[in-house]
Amino acid sequence: MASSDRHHVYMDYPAFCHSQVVPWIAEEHAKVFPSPPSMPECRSRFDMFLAEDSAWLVQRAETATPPARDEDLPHCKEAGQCPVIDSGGRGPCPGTNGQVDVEDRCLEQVHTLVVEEVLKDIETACKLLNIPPDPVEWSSGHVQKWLLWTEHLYRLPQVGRAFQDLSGSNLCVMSEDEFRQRSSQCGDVLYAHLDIWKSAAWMKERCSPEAHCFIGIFKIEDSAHVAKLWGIRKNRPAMNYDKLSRSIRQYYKKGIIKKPDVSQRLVYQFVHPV
DNA sequence: CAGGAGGAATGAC
DNA sequence: GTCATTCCTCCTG
Repeated sequence: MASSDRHHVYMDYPAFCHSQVVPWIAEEHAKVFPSPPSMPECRSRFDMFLAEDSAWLVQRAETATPPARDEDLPHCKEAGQCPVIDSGGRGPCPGTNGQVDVEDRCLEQVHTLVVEEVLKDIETACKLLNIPPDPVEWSSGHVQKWLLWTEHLYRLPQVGRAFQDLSGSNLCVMSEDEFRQRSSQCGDVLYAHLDIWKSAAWMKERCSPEAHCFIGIFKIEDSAHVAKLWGIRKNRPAMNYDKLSRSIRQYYKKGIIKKPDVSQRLVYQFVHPV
């Protein structure tokens, strides 16, 4: 397989796998992951990890050059000890000492990876809508544009009036419950999508080219939840973990994802890009 | 029973 | 033609 082909993932991503290059790819991507699947190509890889509340765990098993906050990450001493980032803080991570602050930092790192997948989509949306990429900078008009765009893209009911007169900064401090109170139909979904935008903005600020050659072992903490999120992202309500895992396995022969040397349930590993 | 592996059909692009 | 999804069977722990 040609190396160029090898890093192109087509799992939709408009997400995980944007357009054709996915999961996850673009200029920003190139800044972070300069080599394929660097952003455009890399993007696909992380598309799957669109767990807006991080139902999975992701570990940076190794980095060519540690990122700025790498010292905050727990490292696996062996393949079977992946730090687990649980969604909603439902329990300590296996393989860690369970310290909450460490988990929180893990969560941040997961978000960083997750967001890579959608950076290009966000860029495209920003250009089309003429809005800033960082939701905090949005005016109430920008918020309405974003709502219309998201509703259209994901076929959600129109709820713009429920968020009338809210600026981006107002939106960003709202909890998921507050989103639900304003829209019982799709408040949770909008909250999840806004979270992705916020994470993308965060990432743009903090990511550096040193993230280059990263590979990662990740563990899916809540397979049903991850599948649900993936289904939301792909607009596939019938998505389940069986289907999601089949998609993941399609990447085996492409040399993009593999099972770690010490195989464990729900644990996968990105193949180190050549 | 849940997860892993992979074949085959299907539809979108 | 490629890719992701869907459905399926079989295997494993």
